[in-house]
Amino acid sequence: MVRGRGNAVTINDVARLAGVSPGTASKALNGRGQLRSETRRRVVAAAEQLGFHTNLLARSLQEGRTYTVGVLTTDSFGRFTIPIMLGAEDALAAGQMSVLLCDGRGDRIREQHYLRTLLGRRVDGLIVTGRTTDPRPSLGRDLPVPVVYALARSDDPDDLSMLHDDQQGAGLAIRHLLATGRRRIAHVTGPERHLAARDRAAGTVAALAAAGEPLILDQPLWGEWSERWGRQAATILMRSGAEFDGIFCGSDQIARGVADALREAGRRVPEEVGLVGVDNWEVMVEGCRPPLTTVDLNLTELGHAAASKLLRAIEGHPLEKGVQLLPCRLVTRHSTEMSPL
Amino acid sequence: MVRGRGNAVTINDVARLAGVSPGTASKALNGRGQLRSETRRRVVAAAEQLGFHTNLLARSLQEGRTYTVGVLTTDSFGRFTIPIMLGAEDALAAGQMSVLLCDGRGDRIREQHYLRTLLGRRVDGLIVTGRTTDPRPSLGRDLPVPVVYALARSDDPDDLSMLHDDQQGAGLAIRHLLATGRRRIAHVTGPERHLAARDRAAGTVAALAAAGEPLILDQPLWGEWSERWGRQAATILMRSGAEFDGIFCGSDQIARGVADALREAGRRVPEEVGLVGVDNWEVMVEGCRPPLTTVDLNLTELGHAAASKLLRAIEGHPLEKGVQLLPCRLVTRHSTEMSPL
DNA sequence: ACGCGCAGCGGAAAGCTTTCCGCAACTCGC
DNA sequence: GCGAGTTGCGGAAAGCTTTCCGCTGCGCGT
Repeated sequence: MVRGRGNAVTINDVARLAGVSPGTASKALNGRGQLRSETRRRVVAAAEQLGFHTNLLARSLQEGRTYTVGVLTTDSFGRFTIPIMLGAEDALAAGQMSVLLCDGRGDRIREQHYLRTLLGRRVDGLIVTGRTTDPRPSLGRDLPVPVVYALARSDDPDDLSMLHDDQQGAGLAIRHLLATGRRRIAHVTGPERHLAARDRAAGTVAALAAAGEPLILDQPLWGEWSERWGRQAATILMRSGAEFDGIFCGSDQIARGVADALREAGRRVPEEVGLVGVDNWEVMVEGCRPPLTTVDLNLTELGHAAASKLLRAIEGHPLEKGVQLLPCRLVTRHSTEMSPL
Repeated sequence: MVRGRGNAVTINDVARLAGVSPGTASKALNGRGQLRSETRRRVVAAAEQLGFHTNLLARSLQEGRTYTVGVLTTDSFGRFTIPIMLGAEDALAAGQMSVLLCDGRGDRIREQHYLRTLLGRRVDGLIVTGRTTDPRPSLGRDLPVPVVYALARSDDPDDLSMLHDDQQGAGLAIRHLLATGRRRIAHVTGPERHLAARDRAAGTVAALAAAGEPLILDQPLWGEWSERWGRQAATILMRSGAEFDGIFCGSDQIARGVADALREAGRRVPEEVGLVGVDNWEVMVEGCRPPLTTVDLNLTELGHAAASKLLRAIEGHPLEKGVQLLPCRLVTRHSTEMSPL
């Protein structure tokens, strides 16, 4: 049944073959209305024979909804966007929804353009996602469809923004280091201008204070999200003369750099120093020697949760407002095995 | 202008406000037909005032095309799919097309389901993408829209499959090692069951043969795509007693493992051994010490090219058939600086 | 002054599906 | 055997836009 564009088989063809009206065929194929089961079978058989597939455009036009959500990424999709998309796609596919993907590339103009086409396509809802937890301009209040920000924070408190909880994640890491016998813990992290770095630092400080333990060097070592900085920071730490037996790093990359520098300086992980990262980025935690204990941000779950909220909003339940934080999860590996001391 | 769903502004509202017929309004807004410029202005002003945005569903239904292409990923989108998507999105956005994304997750049933939905939505074309160059089942011949396989190879020679050229890439790597003075080159790569690994090995062998140089150990070291295997392979190589001054690795991960093992054994890169990887995976090549010379698969360009072909096919030009290979590109970094020997 | 042509716009159909309303026939109860 | 209710289906409108055709009125040529 080869058919080019423009001569696709319509429900009228099916109806004619089955000897019924288009309305009846529609009911038969969608299991609605009052029809003899024999009629139903005849229509279904005709549709089968002709290879009929409902034109979802026409249906959407009629129904007033498209079973489509737009996903607007601010920065090109990267390492953080992927798990979000995965989770969202999962939740949406379960609701028979499709994803229209647009990559804003950090350009507001482009983003506005995409927003218009998505609305023109009459998407049922929107997910806005990024790679940073720092606030971003809202898409606006007077949109005709619900919007959820996932791994992105709208600057309008009336929007719903869903984020992982960096402070809680840091708490997990610190308490785990303490539980494995570490008492002198340092914090090496990314640039202070990033909210994520500040939150993780705050969580670190709070958890240490709660346990009555000090933060080595009295402050986080701010730097960048790279292995090079991890190596550099470890060197700084060792040269400082400060004693330490645990390091919580703001990312797996940093932690891996720290691990390399420590090993090359003869400091054993986990025997002498316990090490925890953030991200659970497989290539980093597995490549690290020893394999890295880390804080998983649960981004897939975050994407899933965001999409689920959006689905409920599309069904008519109003959307909550404000920022919702989802908990992180600790994944233990060899870099923090119980200290023998 | 807040409006919920179901009461969106239509072109009829615009027409009424501008005092013209809907047909005229359509012409005015789309720059078609013969209209006084004053009429045009009035319509545009009315549209502006009401916040009108064309219902693209209705337009698509009328035009018979949707300005949408479906992207079907076989395995969840990951490291390889991202640049493909980026390039494709770029080419498509330039043609005012949107992307409907579906993640098949390696499940044929799910893939078939998505295929039906995409066709139901009347996409104008399809891009199928994966993460392996090994042949995969064709989507079928009798589809109503053109299909391009990008970073995926259909088992039907009548389909168009676009792939990077692994053999050519390997040739680049080998000739570069030779050009920097290496003469005793080994090849450490992934599992032999992967076509990509076999192709890279074949390219390696061919380039060495062309130069009249041997392959150290006489055969590739097959293993897996991991740093661990890279470290292991380097150890095997050193223990074999064979002399070598260059290693071409089947991936950046392997190369990084090799670099680590060599450094820890006191073998200097690039002074004593030149090292080349494949992928140009930033986190690997920059994390590697020294930074890694590598073969870039040009996946963004591949995605762009695939989408461009698809666009042309949608415009009516028939699609080529068979497998098209796009060249790789060498990116030189510190790991292969000219040998001083 | 008459006719031709064109600019400018309106009307209607088409694209495909769904839903609402209504009609015909049939069943059941008495 | 007749009225009421039900079952089963058809017809038509609606959803929104675009395109095709045709109509009106005006300008211009002769």
